[in-house]
Amino acid sequence: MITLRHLRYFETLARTKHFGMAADQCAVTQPALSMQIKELERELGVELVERRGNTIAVTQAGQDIAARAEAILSQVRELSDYARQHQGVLTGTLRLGIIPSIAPYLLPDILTEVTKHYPQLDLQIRETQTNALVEELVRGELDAVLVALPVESSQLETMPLFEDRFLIAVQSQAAPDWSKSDLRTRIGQERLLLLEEGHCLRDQALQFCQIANMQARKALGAASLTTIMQMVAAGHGITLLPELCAKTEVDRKRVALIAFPEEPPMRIVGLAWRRSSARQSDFTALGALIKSLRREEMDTAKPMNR
Amino acid sequence: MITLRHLRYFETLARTKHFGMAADQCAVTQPALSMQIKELERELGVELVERRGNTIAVTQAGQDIAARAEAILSQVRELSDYARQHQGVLTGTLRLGIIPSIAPYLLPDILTEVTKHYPQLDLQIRETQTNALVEELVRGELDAVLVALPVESSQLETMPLFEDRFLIAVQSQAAPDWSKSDLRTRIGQERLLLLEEGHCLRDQALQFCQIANMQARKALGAASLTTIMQMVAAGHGITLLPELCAKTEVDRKRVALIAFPEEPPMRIVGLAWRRSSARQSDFTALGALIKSLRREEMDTAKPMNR
DNA sequence: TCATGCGATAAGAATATCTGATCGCTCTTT
DNA sequence: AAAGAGCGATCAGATATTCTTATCGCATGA
Repeated sequence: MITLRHLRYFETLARTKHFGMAADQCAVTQPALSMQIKELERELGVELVERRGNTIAVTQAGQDIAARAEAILSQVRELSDYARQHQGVLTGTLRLGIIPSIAPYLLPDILTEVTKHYPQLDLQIRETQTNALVEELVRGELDAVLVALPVESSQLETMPLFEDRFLIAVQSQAAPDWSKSDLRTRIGQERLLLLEEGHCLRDQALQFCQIANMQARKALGAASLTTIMQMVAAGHGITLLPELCAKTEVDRKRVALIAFPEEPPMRIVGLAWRRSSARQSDFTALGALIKSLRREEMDTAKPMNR
Repeated sequence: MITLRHLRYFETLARTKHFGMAADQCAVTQPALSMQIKELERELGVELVERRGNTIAVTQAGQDIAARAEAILSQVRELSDYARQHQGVLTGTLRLGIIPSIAPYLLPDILTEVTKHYPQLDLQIRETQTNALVEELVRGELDAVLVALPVESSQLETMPLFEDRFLIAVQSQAAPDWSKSDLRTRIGQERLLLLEEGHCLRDQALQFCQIANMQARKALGAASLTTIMQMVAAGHGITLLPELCAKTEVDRKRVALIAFPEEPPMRIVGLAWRRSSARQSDFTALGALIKSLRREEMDTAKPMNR
């Protein structure tokens, strides 16, 4: 008789193509996983993986069956999510992924609000780049992600939350030197500091500054906005900084922020989740919560210097 | 952690609405099932059934979850079926339902052929009326059914195998009295013997003899064609007999068969299976086998008396 | 040739699950 | 109103499944 345990183990194995790793991910020892796989093979009467010495290969049948297993597991997750809905909104565990250019600036407030309004919710956070988040989301390892839209996947549904305008951050001494009239040409002439490969913020900035800014492309990317802002403060370059990050990252004495006078470039921050998820109302509630946070923030914000 | 066992037990419980019966169907004792249900409820955090004294009611959430469980279980079955395909055609276990007006006449030959050509196949037979068969088929308790087409269900796929013409069976003494010219009017005047409620053969005959044959409607239905043919032989009435059954059921000395000269009424015998089943090739092979049987039969058949 | 990494195997421990006996409740019968 | 039957819950002990730890054998690559 097939069990979900069989499918869980095998799906992981098909993904990792490695008994040891799969076992780790399933939080069991390798022999335990090996045995379950062997039993599943006996049960189905099909060889699922070819063991050839040091490496393994998932057979054709194995791949098809892994795909089916994945579908089944995801339906089970949905059943589980659906049941949770009956307990009320935003209860139980919710695994939320957030990109690094949002997490530090929004997460503390989110957590505050969540503990205040939804004390029953156990919010588990994963912080990494969009690509990894989306992959994990689709695979069902996350319930929702907070990223810059759009995300490309037919399996996902998204909800825009707020617009986050980009500002130009320059060393304060250099600020008077920036006339607003030709901001865009001016950017092309400066050394543009960016995050390392893989950060969506980097891509957005590059896309905006289509002007092939060779210096920026050559420069090794920084690992965090904090690093970048320190460099800006020291006069080593400029950067495009999302408004969201300004309050935290900007030392007003050393860095000046310049707003675009019209049609400012921006990113749209939004929530994404599996279209098939049964926790729609959780996501709506979470989205509303974040939106309201942002609105408060905007109201209390001091006028930008420019 | 949810298991398939939870879902299997609960799906059965939701269907039977009775712990004891569900336990029986799952081949465990009632406490075992009770415990699993309780655990599933704890796991999901939702009350699935209301225990009110002597009866139980499946809650709304329970019904929704049962539906999801059913879908999951059916996907698991498909995975299993799919795997079996990789072992070759017509191997393993195949649960086949056959209606009573076909089984006795076709099954022996089917079994002979199967053991000859597909010794690996373990064919499990269930014989009952169309309605029950279709229900069990949809529920996944059967893999295929051999019935008179059409069957009404969007979930099923069908394959016509052969036409089975109806003949009129009358006591031999009465035979000369039947002139072929006005067969249909003549039928209306006779006492028409039919199987009991629920047999498709009964409905087909009634439908053909739209002439509201009140005698037939009043008569208690017989439980088997054998009973009916004995009554025909004794001169207690006539019946519509499928050609398929003629060889076995007709005592040529006592019963005469009259064929319709043109556009004979008939039933179409065919195979049906779940559209979602992954054993298409098994069904095609089984269908071909039955077709070939029937063809042989027709070739060796003696000319009908009339 | 030896070291390393990987999966298989075996024995015993830990869990999960089931059975059988029994309880308490409700509804029906008398 | 009392007795009985039917149903699900509960409990203790038996059983079966699954896991861990320790170890092996086989490939691959230094």
